[in-house]
Amino acid sequence: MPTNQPPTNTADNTRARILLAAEALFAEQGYAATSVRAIATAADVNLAAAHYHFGSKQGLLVAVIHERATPINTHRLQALTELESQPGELQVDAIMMAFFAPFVSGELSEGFPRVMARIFGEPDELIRPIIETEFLPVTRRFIAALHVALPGLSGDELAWRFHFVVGAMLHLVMFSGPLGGGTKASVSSAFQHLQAFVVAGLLDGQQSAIRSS
Amino acid sequence: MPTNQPPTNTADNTRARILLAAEALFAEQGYAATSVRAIATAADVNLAAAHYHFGSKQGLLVAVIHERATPINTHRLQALTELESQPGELQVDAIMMAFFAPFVSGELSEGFPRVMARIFGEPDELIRPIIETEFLPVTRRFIAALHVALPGLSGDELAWRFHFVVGAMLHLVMFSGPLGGGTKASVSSAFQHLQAFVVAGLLDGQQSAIRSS
DNA sequence: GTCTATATTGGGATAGAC
DNA sequence: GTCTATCCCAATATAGAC
Repeated sequence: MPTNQPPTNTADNTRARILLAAEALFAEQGYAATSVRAIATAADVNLAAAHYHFGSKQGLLVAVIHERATPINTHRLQALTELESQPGELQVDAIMMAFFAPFVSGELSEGFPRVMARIFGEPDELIRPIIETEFLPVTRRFIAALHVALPGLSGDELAWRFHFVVGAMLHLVMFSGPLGGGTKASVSSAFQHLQAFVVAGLLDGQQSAIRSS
Repeated sequence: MPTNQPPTNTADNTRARILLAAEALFAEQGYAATSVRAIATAADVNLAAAHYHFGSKQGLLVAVIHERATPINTHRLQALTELESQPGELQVDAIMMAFFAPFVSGELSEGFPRVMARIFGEPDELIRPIIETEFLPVTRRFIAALHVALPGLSGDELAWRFHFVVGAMLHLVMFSGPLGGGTKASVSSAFQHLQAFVVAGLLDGQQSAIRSS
Protein backbone atom coordinates (compact mmCIF):
# COMPACT_ATOMS: atom_id res chain seq x y z
CA MET A 1 0.00 0.00 0.00
CA PRO A 2 1.65 3.23 -1.08
CA THR A 3 1.86 5.72 1.74
CA ASN A 4 1.90 9.37 0.84
CA GLN A 5 5.60 9.78 0.54
CA PRO A 6 7.11 13.03 -0.73
CA PRO A 7 7.24 13.05 -4.54
CA THR A 8 10.06 10.78 -5.57
CA ASN A 9 12.59 11.80 -8.11
CA THR A 10 12.24 8.80 -10.35
CA ALA A 11 8.72 9.80 -11.23
CA ASP A 12 7.75 11.56 -14.41
CA ASN A 13 7.60 14.85 -12.58
CA THR A 14 11.16 15.27 -13.78
CA ARG A 15 10.02 17.50 -16.57
CA ALA A 16 7.99 19.65 -14.23
CA ARG A 17 10.84 19.97 -11.76
CA ILE A 18 13.19 21.06 -14.49
CA LEU A 19 10.72 23.71 -15.59
CA LEU A 20 10.35 25.04 -12.06
CA ALA A 21 14.07 25.19 -11.46
CA ALA A 22 14.65 26.82 -14.83
CA GLU A 23 12.04 29.45 -14.13
CA ALA A 24 13.57 30.27 -10.77
CA LEU A 25 17.09 30.57 -12.12
CA PHE A 26 16.14 32.49 -15.24
CA ALA A 27 14.26 34.87 -12.96
CA GLU A 28 17.26 35.37 -10.69
CA GLN A 29 20.06 35.55 -13.20
CA GLY A 30 18.60 35.90 -16.63
CA TYR A 31 18.85 33.44 -19.46
CA ALA A 32 22.41 33.77 -20.69
CA ALA A 33 23.92 33.80 -17.21
CA THR A 34 22.17 30.56 -16.28
CA SER A 35 23.62 27.21 -17.30
CA VAL A 36 21.67 24.08 -17.98
CA ARG A 37 23.93 22.39 -15.45
CA ALA A 38 22.81 24.76 -12.73
CA ILE A 39 19.20 24.11 -13.64
CA ALA A 40 19.68 20.36 -13.56
CA THR A 41 21.41 20.59 -10.21
CA ALA A 42 18.73 22.79 -8.72
CA ALA A 43 16.04 20.44 -9.99
CA ASP A 44 17.99 17.45 -8.61
CA VAL A 45 17.99 15.96 -12.07
CA ASN A 46 20.66 14.66 -14.32
CA LEU A 47 22.07 17.01 -16.90
CA ALA A 48 21.19 14.75 -19.78
CA ALA A 49 17.58 14.62 -18.66
CA ALA A 50 17.20 18.32 -19.32
CA HIS A 51 18.40 17.93 -22.87
CA TYR A 52 16.27 14.85 -23.34
CA HIS A 53 13.10 16.68 -22.40
CA PHE A 54 13.71 20.04 -23.99
CA GLY A 55 16.33 19.46 -26.64
CA SER A 56 18.34 22.58 -25.98
CA LYS A 57 18.74 25.46 -23.62
CA GLN A 58 16.65 27.59 -25.89
CA GLY A 59 13.98 24.93 -26.00
CA LEU A 60 13.94 25.00 -22.24
CA LEU A 61 13.38 28.73 -22.20
CA VAL A 62 10.60 28.46 -24.73
CA ALA A 63 8.96 25.75 -22.65
CA VAL A 64 9.21 27.78 -19.44
CA ILE A 65 7.58 30.77 -21.08
CA HIS A 66 4.97 28.77 -22.93
CA GLU A 67 3.98 26.98 -19.73
CA ARG A 68 3.15 30.27 -18.02
CA ALA A 69 2.05 32.35 -20.96
CA THR A 70 -0.68 29.95 -21.96
CA PRO A 71 -2.86 30.30 -18.86
CA ILE A 72 -2.07 34.00 -18.65
CA ASN A 73 -3.30 34.48 -22.19
CA THR A 74 -6.40 32.50 -21.42
CA HIS A 75 -7.23 34.58 -18.39
CA ARG A 76 -6.49 37.82 -20.13
CA LEU A 77 -8.75 36.97 -23.03
CA GLN A 78 -11.50 35.75 -20.76
CA ALA A 79 -11.44 38.95 -18.78
CA LEU A 80 -11.31 41.11 -21.87
CA THR A 81 -14.08 39.25 -23.63
CA GLU A 82 -16.27 39.61 -20.59
CA LEU A 83 -15.62 43.33 -20.49
CA GLU A 84 -16.52 43.68 -24.13
CA SER A 85 -19.77 41.77 -23.70
CA GLN A 86 -20.95 44.01 -20.92
CA PRO A 87 -23.25 46.90 -21.67
CA GLY A 88 -21.91 50.40 -21.43
CA GLU A 89 -18.62 51.85 -22.56
CA LEU A 90 -15.34 50.05 -22.40
CA GLN A 91 -13.33 51.47 -19.53
CA VAL A 92 -9.61 51.89 -19.89
CA ASP A 93 -8.86 51.00 -16.33
CA ALA A 94 -10.90 47.82 -16.58
CA ILE A 95 -8.96 46.82 -19.68
CA MET A 96 -5.68 47.42 -17.93
CA MET A 97 -6.83 45.47 -14.92
CA ALA A 98 -7.62 42.56 -17.21
CA PHE A 99 -4.13 42.84 -18.60
CA PHE A 100 -2.23 43.14 -15.34
CA ALA A 101 -4.08 40.80 -13.02
CA PRO A 102 -3.31 37.50 -14.74
CA PHE A 103 0.34 38.45 -14.95
CA VAL A 104 0.81 38.46 -11.19
CA SER A 105 -2.03 36.23 -10.10
CA GLY A 106 -1.19 34.28 -7.02
CA GLU A 107 2.54 34.50 -7.46
CA LEU A 108 5.00 36.86 -5.97
CA SER A 109 7.61 38.59 -8.04
CA GLU A 110 10.09 35.74 -7.82
CA GLY A 111 9.17 33.78 -10.89
CA PHE A 112 7.74 34.16 -14.31
CA PRO A 113 7.26 37.92 -14.23
CA ARG A 114 10.96 38.36 -13.60
CA VAL A 115 11.79 35.97 -16.40
CA MET A 116 9.82 38.21 -18.71
CA ALA A 117 11.40 41.35 -17.33
CA ARG A 118 14.88 39.98 -17.94
CA ILE A 119 14.29 38.32 -21.27
CA PHE A 120 14.40 41.55 -23.24
CA GLY A 121 18.10 41.83 -22.52
CA GLU A 122 18.80 38.82 -24.69
CA PRO A 123 19.57 39.02 -28.39
CA ASP A 124 16.63 39.81 -30.64
CA GLU A 125 16.86 36.53 -32.51
CA LEU A 126 16.18 34.68 -29.31
CA ILE A 127 13.28 36.69 -27.99
CA ARG A 128 11.46 37.88 -31.07
CA PRO A 129 9.92 34.52 -31.97
CA ILE A 130 8.90 34.02 -28.37
CA ILE A 131 7.26 37.41 -28.09
CA GLU A 132 5.51 37.09 -31.38
CA THR A 133 4.25 33.60 -30.74
CA GLU A 134 3.27 33.81 -27.11
CA PHE A 135 2.24 37.41 -26.57
CA LEU A 136 1.65 39.33 -29.76
CA PRO A 137 -1.81 37.95 -30.58
CA VAL A 138 -3.24 38.81 -27.18
CA THR A 139 -1.45 42.13 -27.21
CA ARG A 140 -3.19 42.98 -30.45
CA ARG A 141 -6.53 42.16 -28.92
CA PHE A 142 -5.88 44.50 -26.04
CA ILE A 143 -4.72 47.27 -28.30
CA ALA A 144 -7.89 46.83 -30.32
CA ALA A 145 -9.95 47.10 -27.16
CA LEU A 146 -8.10 50.24 -26.17
CA HIS A 147 -8.77 51.59 -29.61
CA VAL A 148 -12.47 51.34 -28.84
CA ALA A 149 -12.12 52.85 -25.42
CA LEU A 150 -9.86 55.62 -26.69
CA PRO A 151 -11.22 56.59 -30.09
CA GLY A 152 -9.27 59.83 -30.08
CA LEU A 153 -5.90 58.12 -30.45
CA SER A 154 -4.25 57.00 -33.66
CA GLY A 155 -3.04 53.45 -34.07
CA ASP A 156 0.57 54.55 -33.90
CA GLU A 157 -0.03 56.55 -30.78
CA LEU A 158 -1.82 53.65 -29.17
CA ALA A 159 0.88 51.14 -30.08
CA TRP A 160 3.51 53.32 -28.48
CA ARG A 161 1.50 53.87 -25.36
CA PHE A 162 0.98 50.16 -25.00
CA HIS A 163 4.72 49.66 -25.22
CA PHE A 164 5.09 52.17 -22.43
CA VAL A 165 2.60 50.25 -20.33
CA VAL A 166 4.49 47.02 -20.81
CA GLY A 167 7.81 48.69 -20.12
CA ALA A 168 6.55 50.23 -16.90
CA MET A 169 5.09 46.89 -15.85
CA LEU A 170 8.28 44.95 -16.46
CA HIS A 171 10.44 47.55 -14.80
CA LEU A 172 8.20 47.44 -11.77
CA VAL A 173 8.78 43.72 -11.54
CA MET A 174 12.53 44.20 -11.57
CA PHE A 175 12.40 46.69 -8.74
CA SER A 176 10.10 44.62 -6.62
CA GLY A 177 13.00 42.34 -5.83
CA PRO A 178 16.46 42.72 -4.38
CA LEU A 179 17.13 45.54 -6.80
CA GLY A 180 14.48 47.75 -5.26
CA GLY A 181 16.51 49.58 -2.71
CA GLY A 182 14.23 51.72 -0.59
CA THR A 183 10.99 50.84 -2.30
CA LYS A 184 9.78 47.85 -0.38
CA ALA A 185 6.09 48.19 -1.01
CA SER A 186 4.21 45.00 -1.63
CA VAL A 187 3.75 43.84 -5.14
CA SER A 188 0.01 44.29 -5.16
CA SER A 189 0.21 47.84 -3.91
CA ALA A 190 2.89 48.59 -6.46
CA PHE A 191 0.59 47.34 -9.17
CA GLN A 192 -2.11 49.67 -7.94
CA HIS A 193 0.32 52.53 -8.44
CA LEU A 194 1.11 51.17 -11.88
CA GLN A 195 -2.56 50.94 -12.73
CA ALA A 196 -3.20 54.57 -11.90
CA PHE A 197 -0.10 55.71 -13.73
CA VAL A 198 -0.74 53.96 -17.01
CA VAL A 199 -4.44 54.73 -17.08
CA ALA A 200 -3.65 58.41 -16.77
CA GLY A 201 -1.02 58.09 -19.47
CA LEU A 202 -3.38 56.30 -21.80
CA LEU A 203 -6.17 58.80 -21.24
CA ASP A 204 -3.99 61.77 -22.02
CA GLY A 205 -5.44 63.89 -24.77
CA GLN A 206 -8.89 62.34 -24.57
CA GLN A 207 -11.98 64.30 -23.74
CA SER A 208 -12.71 63.68 -20.09
CA ALA A 209 -16.01 62.03 -20.86
CA ILE A 210 -14.82 58.97 -19.04
CA ARG A 211 -16.58 57.80 -15.90
CA SER A 212 -19.92 57.96 -17.60
CA SER A 213 -21.07 54.38 -16.99
CA MET B 1 54.94 65.91 -42.94
CA PRO B 2 52.11 63.71 -41.74
CA THR B 3 49.29 63.61 -44.21
CA ASN B 4 45.80 63.11 -42.85
CA GLN B 5 45.74 59.37 -43.06
CA PRO B 6 42.85 57.40 -41.60
CA PRO B 7 43.39 56.79 -37.89
CA THR B 8 46.01 54.09 -37.64
CA ASN B 9 45.58 51.15 -35.35
CA THR B 10 48.89 51.42 -33.56
CA ALA B 11 47.83 54.69 -31.98
CA ASP B 12 46.55 55.05 -28.46
CA ASN B 13 43.02 55.21 -29.77
CA THR B 14 42.99 51.49 -29.06
CA ARG B 15 41.13 52.05 -25.85
CA ALA B 16 38.55 54.21 -27.52
CA ARG B 17 38.02 51.73 -30.34
CA ILE B 18 37.48 48.94 -27.85
CA LEU B 19 34.89 51.02 -26.04
CA LEU B 20 33.04 51.79 -29.24
CA ALA B 21 33.00 48.19 -30.37
CA ALA B 22 31.92 47.01 -26.95
CA GLU B 23 29.09 49.50 -26.86
CA ALA B 24 27.87 48.41 -30.27
CA LEU B 25 27.95 44.71 -29.45
CA PHE B 26 26.47 45.09 -25.98
CA ALA B 27 23.69 47.09 -27.58
CA GLU B 28 23.01 44.42 -30.18
CA GLN B 29 23.35 41.25 -28.15
CA GLY B 30 23.44 42.18 -24.52
CA TYR B 31 26.32 41.72 -22.13
CA ALA B 32 26.35 38.00 -21.44
CA ALA B 33 25.90 37.00 -25.06
CA THR B 34 28.86 39.12 -26.15
CA SER B 35 32.40 37.79 -25.87
CA VAL B 36 35.49 39.86 -25.32
CA ARG B 37 36.93 38.11 -28.34
CA ALA B 38 34.10 39.40 -30.52
CA ILE B 39 34.67 42.90 -29.18
CA ALA B 40 38.38 42.73 -29.85
CA THR B 41 37.76 41.49 -33.38
CA ALA B 42 35.20 44.18 -34.09
CA ALA B 43 37.57 46.81 -32.77
CA ASP B 44 40.40 45.36 -34.82
CA VAL B 45 42.40 44.98 -31.67
CA ASN B 46 44.18 42.11 -30.04
CA LEU B 47 42.32 40.16 -27.41
CA ALA B 48 44.96 40.78 -24.78
CA ALA B 49 44.70 44.52 -25.34
CA ALA B 50 41.13 44.50 -24.12
CA HIS B 51 42.11 42.82 -20.90
CA TYR B 52 45.10 45.10 -20.52
CA HIS B 53 42.99 48.23 -20.72
CA PHE B 54 39.94 47.12 -18.78
CA GLY B 55 41.03 44.21 -16.67
CA SER B 56 37.97 42.09 -17.19
CA LYS B 57 34.80 41.81 -19.17
CA GLN B 58 32.91 43.40 -16.32
CA GLY B 59 35.42 46.21 -16.18
CA LEU B 60 34.78 46.79 -19.85
CA LEU B 61 31.07 47.06 -19.27
CA VAL B 62 31.57 49.48 -16.41
CA ALA B 63 33.84 51.59 -18.58
CA VAL B 64 31.38 51.65 -21.45
CA ILE B 65 28.58 52.83 -19.20
CA HIS B 66 30.69 55.29 -17.27
CA GLU B 67 31.93 56.83 -20.49
CA ARG B 68 28.40 57.65 -21.59
CA ALA B 69 26.72 58.17 -18.24
CA THR B 70 29.10 60.89 -17.19
CA PRO B 71 28.17 63.47 -19.85
CA ILE B 72 24.53 62.45 -19.64
CA ASN B 73 24.53 63.11 -15.91
CA THR B 74 26.20 66.43 -16.47
CA HIS B 75 23.67 67.52 -19.02
CA ARG B 76 20.76 66.31 -16.97
CA LEU B 77 21.92 68.19 -13.91
CA GLN B 78 22.65 71.32 -15.89
CA ALA B 79 19.18 71.31 -17.36
CA LEU B 80 17.53 70.59 -14.05
CA THR B 81 19.49 73.21 -12.16
CA GLU B 82 18.57 75.77 -14.76
CA LEU B 83 14.92 74.87 -14.42
CA GLU B 84 15.08 75.21 -10.66
CA SER B 85 16.74 78.58 -10.86
CA GLN B 86 14.05 80.01 -13.07
CA PRO B 87 11.20 81.97 -11.58
CA GLY B 88 7.78 80.42 -11.51
CA GLU B 89 6.70 76.92 -10.68
CA LEU B 90 8.60 73.82 -11.60
CA GLN B 91 6.85 72.15 -14.51
CA VAL B 92 6.67 68.40 -14.67
CA ASP B 93 7.05 68.24 -18.40
CA ALA B 94 10.12 70.45 -18.30
CA ILE B 95 11.67 68.16 -15.72
CA MET B 96 10.99 65.13 -17.84
CA MET B 97 12.39 66.85 -20.89
CA ALA B 98 15.56 67.51 -18.94
CA PHE B 99 15.68 63.85 -18.08
CA PHE B 100 15.00 62.42 -21.53
CA ALA B 101 16.83 64.74 -23.85
CA PRO B 102 20.40 63.99 -22.76
CA PHE B 103 19.70 60.28 -22.98
CA VAL B 104 19.13 60.35 -26.72
CA SER B 105 20.99 63.49 -27.67
CA GLY B 106 22.53 63.23 -31.08
CA GLU B 107 22.57 59.47 -31.21
CA LEU B 108 20.14 57.07 -32.73
CA SER B 109 18.88 54.06 -30.86
CA GLU B 110 21.81 51.86 -31.84
CA GLY B 111 24.14 52.48 -28.98
CA PHE B 112 24.24 53.39 -25.37
CA PRO B 113 20.47 53.58 -24.84
CA ARG B 114 20.14 50.01 -25.97
CA VAL B 115 22.95 48.94 -23.69
CA MET B 116 20.99 50.39 -20.81
CA ALA B 117 17.77 48.81 -21.96
CA ARG B 118 19.40 45.39 -22.10
CA ILE B 119 21.49 45.59 -18.98
CA PHE B 120 18.60 44.96 -16.63
CA GLY B 121 18.42 41.41 -17.88
CA GLU B 122 21.75 40.64 -16.25
CA PRO B 123 22.13 39.34 -12.71
CA ASP B 124 21.55 41.86 -9.96
CA GLU B 125 25.08 41.61 -8.61
CA LEU B 126 26.38 42.86 -11.93
CA ILE B 127 24.07 45.76 -12.49
CA ARG B 128 23.25 47.04 -9.02
CA PRO B 129 26.64 48.66 -8.37
CA ILE B 130 26.54 50.22 -11.82
CA ILE B 131 23.07 51.63 -11.37
CA GLU B 132 23.79 52.91 -7.91
CA THR B 133 27.07 54.49 -8.84
CA GLU B 134 26.27 55.97 -12.21
CA PHE B 135 22.58 56.79 -12.07
CA LEU B 136 21.14 56.78 -8.59
CA PRO B 137 22.46 60.18 -7.45
CA VAL B 138 21.03 62.02 -10.42
CA THR B 139 17.84 60.01 -10.21
CA ARG B 140 17.42 61.20 -6.63
CA ARG B 141 17.81 64.77 -7.73
CA PHE B 142 15.10 64.37 -10.32
CA ILE B 143 12.76 62.70 -7.88
CA ALA B 144 13.34 65.56 -5.48
CA ALA B 145 12.50 68.04 -8.20
CA LEU B 146 9.35 66.13 -9.02
CA HIS B 147 8.49 66.20 -5.36
CA VAL B 148 8.45 69.98 -5.57
CA ALA B 149 6.45 70.01 -8.75
CA LEU B 150 4.02 67.39 -7.45
CA PRO B 151 3.50 68.17 -3.78
CA GLY B 152 0.42 66.01 -3.61
CA LEU B 153 2.33 62.76 -4.04
CA SER B 154 4.01 60.77 -1.31
CA GLY B 155 7.62 59.77 -1.60
CA ASP B 156 6.72 56.16 -2.18
CA GLU B 157 4.23 57.03 -4.85
CA LEU B 158 6.75 59.26 -6.55
CA ALA B 159 9.49 56.65 -6.44
CA TRP B 160 7.23 54.12 -8.09
CA ARG B 161 6.12 56.53 -10.76
CA PHE B 162 9.70 57.34 -11.58
CA HIS B 163 10.41 53.66 -12.01
CA PHE B 164 7.52 53.52 -14.43
CA VAL B 165 8.97 56.43 -16.36
CA VAL B 166 12.33 54.73 -16.66
CA GLY B 167 10.75 51.43 -17.60
CA ALA B 168 8.69 53.02 -20.33
CA MET B 169 11.74 54.86 -21.63
CA LEU B 170 13.92 51.76 -21.79
CA HIS B 171 11.21 49.67 -23.39
CA LEU B 172 10.73 52.33 -26.02
CA VAL B 173 14.40 52.06 -26.86
CA MET B 174 14.14 48.32 -27.35
CA PHE B 175 11.23 48.67 -29.74
CA SER B 176 12.83 51.42 -31.76
CA GLY B 177 15.11 48.83 -33.32
CA PRO B 178 14.68 45.59 -35.18
CA LEU B 179 12.29 44.37 -32.52
CA GLY B 180 9.76 47.06 -33.31
CA GLY B 181 7.64 45.29 -35.85
CA GLY B 182 5.13 47.70 -37.28
CA THR B 183 6.09 50.70 -35.21
CA LYS B 184 8.71 52.36 -37.33
CA ALA B 185 8.24 55.89 -36.09
CA SER B 186 11.38 57.91 -35.67
CA VAL B 187 13.05 57.94 -32.32
CA SER B 188 12.42 61.59 -31.66
CA SER B 189 8.73 61.31 -32.41
CA ALA B 190 8.53 58.25 -30.21
CA PHE B 191 10.04 60.23 -27.39
CA GLN B 192 7.42 62.89 -27.85
CA HIS B 193 4.80 60.22 -27.31
CA LEU B 194 6.70 59.04 -24.27
CA GLN B 195 6.89 62.55 -22.90
CA ALA B 196 3.13 63.04 -23.10
CA PHE B 197 2.43 59.63 -21.62
CA VAL B 198 4.64 59.91 -18.58
CA VAL B 199 3.70 63.50 -17.81
CA ALA B 200 0.06 62.51 -17.71
CA GLY B 201 0.91 59.54 -15.53
CA LEU B 202 2.93 61.66 -13.14
CA LEU B 203 0.24 64.30 -12.89
CA ASP B 204 -2.47 61.82 -12.05
CA GLY B 205 -4.21 62.68 -8.80
CA GLN B 206 -2.88 66.22 -8.69
CA GLN B 207 -5.12 69.23 -8.72
CA SER B 208 -5.12 70.55 -12.24
CA ALA B 209 -3.56 73.81 -11.16
CA ILE B 210 -0.75 73.18 -13.59
CA ARG B 211 -0.22 75.49 -16.53
CA SER B 212 -0.31 78.48 -14.24
CA SER B 213 3.04 79.99 -15.16
C1' DG C 1 13.31 7.80 -19.55
C1' DT C 2 17.49 7.98 -16.85
C1' DC C 3 22.27 7.67 -16.09
C1' DT C 4 27.74 7.92 -16.96
C1' DA C 5 31.00 9.49 -19.61
C1' DT C 6 32.69 12.28 -23.02
C1' DA C 7 33.02 14.96 -27.27
C1' DT C 8 33.61 19.57 -28.63
C1' DT C 9 33.62 24.23 -28.51
C1' DG C 10 34.15 28.73 -26.75
C1' DG C 11 35.31 31.98 -23.47
C1' DG C 12 37.88 34.67 -19.75
C1' DA C 13 42.16 35.51 -18.40
C1' DT C 14 47.39 35.58 -18.21
C1' DA C 15 52.50 34.72 -19.16
C1' DG C 16 56.09 36.39 -21.37
C1' DA C 17 58.42 38.01 -25.65
C1' DC C 18 58.81 42.21 -28.16
C1' DG D 1 51.26 49.04 -24.90
C1' DT D 2 50.93 45.32 -28.05
C1' DC D 3 51.38 40.73 -29.62
C1' DT D 4 51.50 35.24 -29.68
C1' DA D 5 50.52 31.46 -27.47
C1' DT D 6 48.38 29.08 -24.02
C1' DC D 7 46.18 27.76 -19.60
C1' DC D 8 42.10 26.52 -17.61
C1' DC D 9 37.59 26.10 -16.99
C1' DA D 10 32.70 26.06 -18.13
C1' DA D 11 29.35 25.27 -21.26
C1' DT D 12 26.15 22.86 -24.63
C1' DA D 13 25.26 18.79 -26.39
C1' DT D 14 25.38 13.74 -27.44
C1' DA D 15 26.62 8.70 -27.46
C1' DG D 16 25.56 4.67 -25.56
C1' DA D 17 24.80 1.56 -21.49
C1' DC D 18 21.05 0.48 -18.44
